[in-house]
Amino acid sequence: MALPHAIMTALLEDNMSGFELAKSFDRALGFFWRASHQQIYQELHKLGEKGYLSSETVAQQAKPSKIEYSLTDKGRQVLAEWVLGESKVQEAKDDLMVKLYNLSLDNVAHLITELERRRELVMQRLYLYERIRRRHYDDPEALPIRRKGVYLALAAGVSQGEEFLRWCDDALTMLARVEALS
Amino acid sequence: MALPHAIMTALLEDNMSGFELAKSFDRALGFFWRASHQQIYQELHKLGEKGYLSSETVAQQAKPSKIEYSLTDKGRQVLAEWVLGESKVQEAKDDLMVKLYNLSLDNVAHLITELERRRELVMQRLYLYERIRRRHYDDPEALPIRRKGVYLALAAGVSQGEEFLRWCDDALTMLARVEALS
DNA sequence: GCAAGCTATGCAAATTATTGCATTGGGCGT
DNA sequence: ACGCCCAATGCAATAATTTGCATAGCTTGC
Repeated sequence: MALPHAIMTALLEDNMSGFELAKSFDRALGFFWRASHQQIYQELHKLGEKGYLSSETVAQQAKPSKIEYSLTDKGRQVLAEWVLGESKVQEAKDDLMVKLYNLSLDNVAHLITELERRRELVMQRLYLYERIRRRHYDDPEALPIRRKGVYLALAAGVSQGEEFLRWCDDALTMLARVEALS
Repeated sequence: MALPHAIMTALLEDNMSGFELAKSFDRALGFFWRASHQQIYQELHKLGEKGYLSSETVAQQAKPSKIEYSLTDKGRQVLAEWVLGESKVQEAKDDLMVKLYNLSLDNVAHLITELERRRELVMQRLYLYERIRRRHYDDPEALPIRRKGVYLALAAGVSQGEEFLRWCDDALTMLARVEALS
């Protein structure tokens, strides 16, 4: 399980509260790791107890105060060691693909709709990432080393997304021909 | 959760035992849904109790006997209804990408090794899928309708895999240059 | 001054998935 | 005859994740 490490990674450069972490997991890092706010808050407590994070209550104007977490030296060390360990192969899970195995005249129309919806979602996310990449990672070779890693991860997300869109268009074309039969 | 539906989908055309299902989840369908044998056996019991599957003990020569499951009409109906429902967006999780966010001179070498290992894994799976596609799905337009869906899923897997390999090569090139600095 | 709505944090229960065994039957090698 | 490996099925405990609340501050509009 890499949730604690994903959280620590998110805190490498910016101190954040649980709420802010949850939002950032819906964005950049979330392309590779997804977590709900409940999971995050719970994990923050655990990481605090272990001494990997320190926390500080910060008052805000016009908002309730938040608890901002930052990586301790111990946390940094543990994270660095984790990186050197073995990665587990990722587990893919996708309803839509399973549903495609069930393609029939009864459900083509519905699957087309779902594919279009998914296409839209991926396109939005892709647009966001492309913007981040253009903005902050335009000249990858010039980046400091850690940022090069972030760039590569981002590039992976972008290229996977673009490939998905291409596939999606092909699939929609084929499904449209199937639908025409009914 | 789509595990029960993934299992039923796998049983659409072929009757299988839990052991065979577990293997098939390591292969074709497993590109989109992964499950351990424990999960599968347990789910098979549940699906049996609900009347979605029927089972039959089959004796084998040179092997212990197996319990072969087949979809009942009720199961088929439930599956068909499930397809018409909403799909949840997939959840991506990948250690390696999180690790890339931690890129440093201390871990480049290790990340290169891990990327190469991952590349190898993807390539093997890709090879398998390409072979299946060439063998059974060479002329997609000529396939019966359900098979067209399977073809599309397979095509998604193949194109994602190929894109990953391209990204991987770029990433390895970049990491090699980083490593040269140390 | 009250409802609606966003920020912010959290608990508890239920569901899903993983990890670590355990068992039975038979083949194969020595 | 013994140990080892593979096929096949399963249980139990733990870990991870989701679902469904609950609470509290502070703002804005009515």
